Amino acid sequence: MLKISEVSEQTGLSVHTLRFYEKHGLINASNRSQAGYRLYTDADLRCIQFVKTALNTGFSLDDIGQLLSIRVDKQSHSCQEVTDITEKKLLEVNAKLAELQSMQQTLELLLESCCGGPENASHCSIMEALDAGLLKEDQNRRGCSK
Amino acid sequence: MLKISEVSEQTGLSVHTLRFYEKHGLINASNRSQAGYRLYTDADLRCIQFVKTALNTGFSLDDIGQLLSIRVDKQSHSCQEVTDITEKKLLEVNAKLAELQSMQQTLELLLESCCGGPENASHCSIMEALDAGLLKEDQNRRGCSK
DNA sequence: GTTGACCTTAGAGCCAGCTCTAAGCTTATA
DNA sequence: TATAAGCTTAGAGCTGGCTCTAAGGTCAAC
Repeated sequence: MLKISEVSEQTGLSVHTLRFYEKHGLINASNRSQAGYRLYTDADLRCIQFVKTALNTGFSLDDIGQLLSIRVDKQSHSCQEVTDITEKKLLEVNAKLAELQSMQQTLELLLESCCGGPENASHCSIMEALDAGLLKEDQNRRGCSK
Repeated sequence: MLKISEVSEQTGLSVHTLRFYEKHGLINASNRSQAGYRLYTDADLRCIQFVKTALNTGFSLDDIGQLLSIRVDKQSHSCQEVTDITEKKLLEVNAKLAELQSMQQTLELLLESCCGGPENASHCSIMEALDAGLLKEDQNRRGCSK
């Protein structure tokens, strides 16, 4: 049975975070000492690792709450429930990816268009593109082109 | 000269958001009516569009504050300052992209490994993978494989 | 002259996921 | 037995980008 600081060391989560997860119903110390100290079992540790893994995979604390409630009584839940949560998350991740890829492309175009040099920014292609709503096709033909 | 609600309509930003940006030093109404109402010029509108475009490109309000201070006095700033801000943002976007791509891959692998059917989750491959920290190479050979 | 839409300000609230503080009890070490 | 480290709780604070509220002034239409 481990105390909270020992669990913190083993998992890399701060004691604050462990208590925060507990407050939100994700994890629990199975036992308490006479003084009220949390005492974690191996099963508790595995639960905490599950939470860590799910977080790394992109699941929100809310999602993880659902996954954990399936985990404690797998018999009463179907694979479909699990894939539903996973698919929903994948859709979110894909949407965010598309947004970021568009930003990446725009930022790369901006950087390509500008000299990046010590000359003053009066004709900076990046500033011009942002002024024009990025719409200008000919942004490379003017300003501080490379 | 437009009132704030008219600017809101034209830009798609709420009046709350416009006042919020002003409070944070991003935009300004060049004039006020006798009653204290904000009155925006065309130049003000262009500035607001600049902010919108920069936001869409991924810049934070802080970044945009810097870009705007360059914008109002381009002579005193260099292209390099602009590309520095842009490159920093691109690095952030790339980091976030890498993280999301890893999540995407993991989520896709999880979905591939699970039947997603109505059977109970006792041997669900997704639950097993999350339990095992995703490390198991043989997750497809066991559980509720497709 | 009154209704109702619009404007003003300062400041609070929201989201997620922590992170920290205060006040007090327990435990280990000297 | 004293000190320090570690534990407990409830609850506040943080980030970023809004979003809303309260309390009150303004303006156009009927």
